[in-house]
Amino acid sequence: MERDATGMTVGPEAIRAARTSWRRRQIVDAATRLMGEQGYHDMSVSALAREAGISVGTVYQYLDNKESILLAVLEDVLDTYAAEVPAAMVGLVDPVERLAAGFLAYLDVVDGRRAAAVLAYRESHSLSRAALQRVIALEVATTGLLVAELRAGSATGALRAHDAELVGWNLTMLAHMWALKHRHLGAYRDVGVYGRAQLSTVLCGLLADAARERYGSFLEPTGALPAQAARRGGGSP
Amino acid sequence: MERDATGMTVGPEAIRAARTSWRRRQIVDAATRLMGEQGYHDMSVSALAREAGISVGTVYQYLDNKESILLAVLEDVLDTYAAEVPAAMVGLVDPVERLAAGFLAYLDVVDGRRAAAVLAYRESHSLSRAALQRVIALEVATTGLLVAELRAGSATGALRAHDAELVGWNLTMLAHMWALKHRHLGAYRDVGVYGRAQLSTVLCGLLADAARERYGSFLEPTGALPAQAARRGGGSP
DNA sequence: ACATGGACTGAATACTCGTTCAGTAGCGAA
DNA sequence: TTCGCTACTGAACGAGTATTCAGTCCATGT
Repeated sequence: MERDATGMTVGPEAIRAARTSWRRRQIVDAATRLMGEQGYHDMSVSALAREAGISVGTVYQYLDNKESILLAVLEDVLDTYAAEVPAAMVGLVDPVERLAAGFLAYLDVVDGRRAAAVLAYRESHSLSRAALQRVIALEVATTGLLVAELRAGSATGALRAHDAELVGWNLTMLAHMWALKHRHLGAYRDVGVYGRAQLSTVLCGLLADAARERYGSFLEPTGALPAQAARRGGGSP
Repeated sequence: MERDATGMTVGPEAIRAARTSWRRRQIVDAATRLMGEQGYHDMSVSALAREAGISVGTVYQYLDNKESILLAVLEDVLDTYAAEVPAAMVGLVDPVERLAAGFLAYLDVVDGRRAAAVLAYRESHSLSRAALQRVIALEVATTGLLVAELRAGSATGALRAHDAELVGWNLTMLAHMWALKHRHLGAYRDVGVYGRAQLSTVLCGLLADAARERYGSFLEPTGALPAQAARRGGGSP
């Protein structure tokens, strides 16, 4: 493969590769938008083509069939989780701090693409068995990053004995909850506040007594909010 | 309306009412089964009729259209929540005990109808706005039962200050998690164990220091399990 | 100027599925 | 037996959609 002075590949096949990824992004972005509004089944391929500003035929030039459009959309979000969570933990060594940073990063991705996060729950049953396995593997991998920190925290004694696997899935679930139950969480005006509230709820039951003071900043960091939220929140449907 | 000696209504219109509810149950049960396997969109009305052992026309005699089949299925589960949760709390007066009983009852319903519990997440976007409002109202009402006990617990001083609304939704979410993430929770062989584990996780961060001893039975009631589960659980996808 | 080939188009194809309704079956009353 | 009525049936209809492919367009090389 030819390369230019900066190491970028050049030549016809590089052009093709660039066009392919540009087209796929066009399609995935449009599909994410439409599926978020209408769902997978109610999004017709011609509507997708229109939204993406291309023709139906072109969609089929870059993706095999409708199911693979869905898979591409789901992988796109899950890949973002898998990239952002470790990125947020880089440079931190303390397990509890790494856990907190990872969780908040996960939550940020969910917040940035709430519709897409919901799609993983709504539509993954429409995938073939093989595609579903891919999606599940990605989900397990990301949760695994949190589980590892929980185990490390237990090892250093900062965290009480607990089932890291279970608590890891709880954290994942609470992050997804921001998308799944967003309508009911109106009292929390932004993700940051929600994230710190949930982190404190979880860590409060998890931190060893000896470590409580050290990580006090994670516990009720916004002492005023819960009461405020409780007063505001009438659970408007 | 005519009634017999035991107060049951009799006569032609009672027969009709009985037949209607029998047929609706037939249809809802068959639909729950099929939608659990294939999803709402991939379940054809003729397949539903076949599964229920009746003809297509009969389905339309008892339900207006396909969407109302979905609504009937979702309402069926949500009504069960709304019935079982208060039933489990009857006779208990202590808010923490009532909370625990309500949560475990909720979880039992989820466990008994896991497929249907998942449907509420998967398919409710296919409902009309009005039907969606009904479903949401039922969900809010049931979570409200837990929220009320959380508030009561705060009032008696058994629970630390917290946002009852948020923790209520967390509990709801953790109950749904048993259905949504069931594949990842294999280490917990039955709902009871899972329920007590989650209850202890939540209460551990929620109980006021003064109340910890009193409700010790809820905290790590199966001290051995977490470690066991952690050892078993490889997160098989 | 012309030829070549890849990218793109969108009408045509070949379905499936929700819904209806003319007709059948069964049953109690006269 | 015959009538009347209700519950039930399932073929037929119409709307809609995933996928294909014959043809157009355009950038490039000769």
